[in-house]
Amino acid sequence: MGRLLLAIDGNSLLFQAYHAFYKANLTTRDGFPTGALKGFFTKLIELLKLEPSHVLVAFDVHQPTFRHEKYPDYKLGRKPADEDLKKQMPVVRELLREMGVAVIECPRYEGDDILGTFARRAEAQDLDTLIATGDRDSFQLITDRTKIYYTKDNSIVDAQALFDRYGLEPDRMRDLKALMGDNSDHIPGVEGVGEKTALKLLAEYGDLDGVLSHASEVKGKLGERLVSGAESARFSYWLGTIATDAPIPETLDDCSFSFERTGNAKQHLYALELNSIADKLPGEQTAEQIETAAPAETVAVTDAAAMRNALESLRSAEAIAVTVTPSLAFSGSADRAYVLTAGETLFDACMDEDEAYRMLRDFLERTKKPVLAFDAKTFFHRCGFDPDSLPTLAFDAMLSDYLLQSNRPIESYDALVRAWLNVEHASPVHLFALRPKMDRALAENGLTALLNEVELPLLRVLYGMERTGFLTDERVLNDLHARFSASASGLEARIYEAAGERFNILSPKQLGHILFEKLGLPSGKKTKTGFSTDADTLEAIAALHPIVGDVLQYRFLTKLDSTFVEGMLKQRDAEGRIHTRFMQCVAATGRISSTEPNLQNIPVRTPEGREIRKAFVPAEGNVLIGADYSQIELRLLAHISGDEGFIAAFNGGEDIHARTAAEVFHVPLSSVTGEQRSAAKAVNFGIVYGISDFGLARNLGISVATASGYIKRYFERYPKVKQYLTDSVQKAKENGYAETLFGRRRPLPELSASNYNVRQFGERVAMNMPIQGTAADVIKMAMVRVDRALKEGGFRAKLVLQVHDELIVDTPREEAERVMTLMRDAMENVASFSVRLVAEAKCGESWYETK
DNA sequence: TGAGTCACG
DNA sequence: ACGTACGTGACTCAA
Repeated sequence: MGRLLLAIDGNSLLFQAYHAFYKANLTTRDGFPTGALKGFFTKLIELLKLEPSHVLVAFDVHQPTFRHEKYPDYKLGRKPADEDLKKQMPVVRELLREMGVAVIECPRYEGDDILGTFARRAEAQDLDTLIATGDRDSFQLITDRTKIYYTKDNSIVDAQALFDRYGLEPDRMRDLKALMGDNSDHIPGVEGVGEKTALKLLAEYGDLDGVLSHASEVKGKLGERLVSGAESARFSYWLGTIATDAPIPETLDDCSFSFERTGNAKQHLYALELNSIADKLPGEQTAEQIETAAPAETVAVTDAAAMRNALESLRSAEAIAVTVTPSLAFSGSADRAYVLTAGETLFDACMDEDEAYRMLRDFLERTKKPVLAFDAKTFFHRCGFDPDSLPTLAFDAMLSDYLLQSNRPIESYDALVRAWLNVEHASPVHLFALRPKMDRALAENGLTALLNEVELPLLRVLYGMERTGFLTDERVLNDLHARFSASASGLEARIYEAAGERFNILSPKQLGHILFEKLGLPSGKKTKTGFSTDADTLEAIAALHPIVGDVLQYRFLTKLDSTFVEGMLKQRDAEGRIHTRFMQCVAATGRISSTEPNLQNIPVRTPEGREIRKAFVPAEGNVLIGADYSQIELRLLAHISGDEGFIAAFNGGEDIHARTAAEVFHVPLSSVTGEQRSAAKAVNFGIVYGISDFGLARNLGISVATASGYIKRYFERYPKVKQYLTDSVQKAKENGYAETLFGRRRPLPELSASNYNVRQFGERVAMNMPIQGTAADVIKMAMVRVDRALKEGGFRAKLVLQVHDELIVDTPREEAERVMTLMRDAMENVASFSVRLVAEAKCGESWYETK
């Protein structure tokens, strides 16, 4: 096979790649967009499999819009490239240069012209050319030595394929376009002539000149158009002609290519988190990769004896690194890792996984060696540690990474090792390299205290809570199930009756059909897929037909039953305890979340839902204590903003929503109505969420103008709150992240987005995150303090749940009073602000009673 | 798997 | 001119 020039239309391919990955919204973890890069280089590497001897990527130079006295709009209609795409453009060029691919740009010439010119030069030097483009204009460049790789449908177009498609020689493609024009390129063509007509004319008269010189013979309207459009057609022909002799200084030799050289871009691609592409490039590992690469030795642990030997050899280790992703691996030094190979072998003696974990646990308990881990909490669970004899946790890569990148949780240990060390095969030994590196990064970003004083101690507390679980009463759950499902069946029958047919009430599609088409009820907003049937929409039309109320009630009851009653019954262990998992590295604001099951969204707002809390009970002889912060987010807003009026309202011990109502509506506190208070409450919430008049109006069901007035008066009364909101956005824009009082950060790439809505969202988050996040910091610290105080005080009380501003403790009845006081004190004094923190504690025989 | 809905703070 | 409250997780339907 002869030598081959691969000539790529950079703009075309990049633009196509950008749109192909637009919806996926790919970015690096710190928010740099990479969708276009991914698409571009994936395709490039695919094309490099053809083993070209020469490669070039042609780009258009950004230039002033071409203007013609008579056709001034040429190119004006093109949309400006998206902000995200623009950011990626210089990176594409850098990466290509690193890969040893010639990047060619030429002022006053388009990418097409470069491709055409090099195709001809290649022919002159006896090379074949493959032009990769999504632009059909390039078809005119086809010869017996030049083919087009058409990226829109991944086909290779040669003269034969072109003829099959259009019945035209490559050279006639310009004639075709001159007649039919091209909207996307703003080539006018002849008005009223489309592809079909143009092809017919060319078939009859050969080429453009032929068509135009016979224009007078063409009958009817078409003939007139050809005559009057002749000048336009000739101009279009000129516009559509690709140069093949552009004065480009680079030579074909400059485009010579060797795949071996592409490895220079490997590092850069990993840094951009485009791992799948980087993996495909050849090349040596970098110095850093070698330094932290997989150990010289990986010892397989296949049976209990080998496990004993492994542990024996760790006796002198200073710390033990462990990973459980997915199977157990551990290491005591950077030169050797032990990996458990468990399970598969049928006849050979093989290591029982649980046994290995038990042996490792006993070893750690005995030797007191500190642990380095990724996701230590899961590791502790696998080992089955007693919460009171957990090993020292020296380092948890997952937690450190969370603090450094809290806008996107790391998906795996592999991904973390790749991101931090550029190493492909994760091993526990990497934890020894990660620790100093991540510790340094934490220190540089002022996050060390948050890690050591909050997250690491909290991990141990959460482990204890997960292990303890929350005891539930099966009878209560069974009873509720019976009641909810009976009521739901009754409603179901009535709904079918009213609808005149049976259908799936829980299907928004079917329900929409029944309500809005069959029964003709007025439909409100629309969703992507059809009618909206959410509670707001249905409540608005409930008075018009009894079926609507029944549907709402049906949904409500089935939700309670399936999610909460049946959901909890499924999760109970043999003793009736529910062990939720607290996710410490998920929420972007710093909150913890709860899964399998989620115990942070057990109903409370409705009487029927609240009944479910009767199923959550203390251990035998114990009571439950619920202690919650009062208005913690608003108090923190008062502190952070420093607004004197707002601070005074709290320090006066007033009902903050009533006080706000009095201020906003200019009435004495004593005469604030219930309605005024709820409006003020909604405004307070709105402030915390990053207010908009529209959002407030929708929430309160009032006009935007009224809502806007509320906000205006609110800001007049609390001017520093307004100042805070402005400042926090400003600061986040400067820093690129929002942060809490304790330095926890959330990167906000949204603030520099080109999309208005995305940017607005970023601004709301910039206002909300410091408040929600500081509250999260505070309660996390409170949990550590409460747990410590309970242990130090010798109490048998145990934390069982956290619900963002509330802590639940299961405690012997005789300790209850003292524990309540202890919790309140610990929570209120965990940190000191210009507004006092207030916590209230209540005890009862079930969670239901602690409110 | 994504969309819609709804439970909590 | 344009669409909007912040943060989560679970269940169901419909492709």
